[in-house]
Amino acid sequence: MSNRNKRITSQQVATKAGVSRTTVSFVLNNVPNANIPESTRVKVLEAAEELGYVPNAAAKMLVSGETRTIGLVISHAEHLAVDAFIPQVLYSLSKHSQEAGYNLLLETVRDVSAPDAYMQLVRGHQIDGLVVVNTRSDDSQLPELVRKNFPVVIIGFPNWTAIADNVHYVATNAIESARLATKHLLDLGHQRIAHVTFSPENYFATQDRHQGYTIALEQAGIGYKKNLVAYGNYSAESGFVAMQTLLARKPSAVFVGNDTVAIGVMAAIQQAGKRIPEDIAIVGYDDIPTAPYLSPPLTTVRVSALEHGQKAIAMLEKLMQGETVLEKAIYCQTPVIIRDSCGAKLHAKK
Amino acid sequence: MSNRNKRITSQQVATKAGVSRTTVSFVLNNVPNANIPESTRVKVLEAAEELGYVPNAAAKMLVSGETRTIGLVISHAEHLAVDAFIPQVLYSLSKHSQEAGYNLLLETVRDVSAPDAYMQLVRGHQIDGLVVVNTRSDDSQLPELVRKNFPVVIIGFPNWTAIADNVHYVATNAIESARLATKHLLDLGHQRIAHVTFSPENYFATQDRHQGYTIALEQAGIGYKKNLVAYGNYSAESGFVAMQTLLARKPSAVFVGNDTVAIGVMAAIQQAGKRIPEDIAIVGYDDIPTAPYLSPPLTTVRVSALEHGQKAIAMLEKLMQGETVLEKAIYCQTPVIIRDSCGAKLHAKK
DNA sequence: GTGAAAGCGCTAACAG
DNA sequence: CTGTTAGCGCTTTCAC
Repeated sequence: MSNRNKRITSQQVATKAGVSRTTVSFVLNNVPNANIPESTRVKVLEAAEELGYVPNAAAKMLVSGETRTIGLVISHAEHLAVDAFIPQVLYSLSKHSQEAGYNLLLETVRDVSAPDAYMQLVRGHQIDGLVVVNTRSDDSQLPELVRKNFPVVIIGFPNWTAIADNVHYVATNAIESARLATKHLLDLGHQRIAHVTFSPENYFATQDRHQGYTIALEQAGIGYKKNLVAYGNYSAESGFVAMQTLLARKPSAVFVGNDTVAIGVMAAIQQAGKRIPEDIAIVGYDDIPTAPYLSPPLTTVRVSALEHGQKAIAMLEKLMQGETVLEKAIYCQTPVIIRDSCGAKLHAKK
Repeated sequence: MSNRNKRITSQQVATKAGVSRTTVSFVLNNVPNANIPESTRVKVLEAAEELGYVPNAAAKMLVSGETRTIGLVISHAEHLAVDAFIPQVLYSLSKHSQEAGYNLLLETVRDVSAPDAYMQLVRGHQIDGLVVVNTRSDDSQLPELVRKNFPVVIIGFPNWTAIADNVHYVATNAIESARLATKHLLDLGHQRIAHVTFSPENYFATQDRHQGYTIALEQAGIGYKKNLVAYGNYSAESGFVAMQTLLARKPSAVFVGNDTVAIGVMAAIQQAGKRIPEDIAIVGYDDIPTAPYLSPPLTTVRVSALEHGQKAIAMLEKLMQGETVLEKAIYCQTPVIIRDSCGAKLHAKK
């Protein structure tokens, strides 16, 4: 491992610059009250530059107790591969953590496998903070971490209500936005509105969107029909399958829990020879980048993945610096973006 | 930072177990010839368990010189947010590095920003190896790293031919697969075949696919027409824009450089009132998970992102262990998956 | 079989 | 203002 040979240490820089390691450390770290004469400063800087010196990260971590890295936990990571929303969050997280001077360590958790794998990272002092996407209801470690004041920010709504007042998170009001999306369909005159979730029943986010759908129905005085609800599982494929079942129940519209699943739903409808939105109207959720280019362009609830990531990092940064963040919950706006799949435009023409 | 308080060190485990730190280290690391009596072993293990001991990663790194983490460099990271292929690679990489016992450190590089940001990671001994996705032609650091025998595996074809015989990579034969995709259209009787690339002209992968397209045309005795080629930029939106221009040139088919861009291309065609594949046939590239659920289902070149990731990690692992890997290039298969957008099924019926 | 001691590269009191 | 020194927590010879 040639990585090993040419270790350039601060000692070498010191020797080359004709000073001690302390001075090198002071100069390179811009220690406030060191008061190093400009001439020495320059000498050190030049020596470091010429040698291509980069401080050994491990040594720095060991002594400082800081790792300057953020752990990113993605549960149900298999969804990363099929869904278009999570990658956007990931991008945003990466961008902003980098800008804040932190590295991002990716920890993916698959289905049943040890949900506490990330605990190793924090126990081993390998990360300074944690961002969690897709909280799992069965994860007992996370609440514990929060209780111990380890810096954690959750993306999405953490429904362990027991400790909800202690955890920091960036989320959307999913119930309300799902209600609005459903109401949009209701306002268009639909009575038989189906719902395809984006993930299994035991996911929090699924429950919230489902609840919003239910409330909208209630408020419109329409009874909830269990057989108009089917469960997806992040992929377009799951939406396709779910919709095939639903087709027999003859809905006139369907509210889909996310856009990727909606792609499958639309395919099922179209392959059954029905038109969107004339025969069946669709509203999705997320507003993934391809949503405007589907046929027809998808009406959907916009959730800004980029905003989620940015806000999460900003919050986590404060937490890692030991600040007390009073505003523990940040909610992002979720406007309904009207395109063609809901039929609102046709409706308007009439 | 409560992370700090309850540091449990090997010393504490040693004390609790009534042995020395050396013994603890031996037991916990399963040192071969330590010959520790079972009774002591158990005592140590129990003490460690009870205390919830996890070795300090930094200290371990410092002394061992190993970080057990892999750096993942994604250039043009903004594409992560819009394209469906890279996330799949990412998922696979994460999965397999985890299985191999490595952490994944994500380093995204945006457009013009310092392309050598990842060099800090290797110079600072923060990673043991590197996986690079989306190699940039203007990246001079990478060849240097390879020359110095730092473990690097590239996903995609690295066209710095100068050092091509020294670098390890997992790729596909893009020229050949693009040729085959185009030929498929040619075999269906198309004469005016357009091409929309998935990224700007100066990207290697773009050039390869473009070249495959050109060769297929040549072999069919059809002249290359520059105005039948337009450039996309990863997103569906860019495909939409590109195709709008191309529409005026009246192609009867188009080969698109990737599926996400193809979504935009299809939208442009359909919004212009033309049918796919009857009026214009489409072949994509990548076979993203939603490809079968587009309308119409997309005929495309299948590139297994999962395979790429898995092979890359396997290769890198050997490299990091100091093994000499003779098979420096691994090529993955890229079959053309026939669905509806190319019109082959219609054709067959005639 | 187990412990003492050295040292990985760095930072930060504390002297000088 | 700069150098000496003492660890951070761990692994690993080398003695006992």
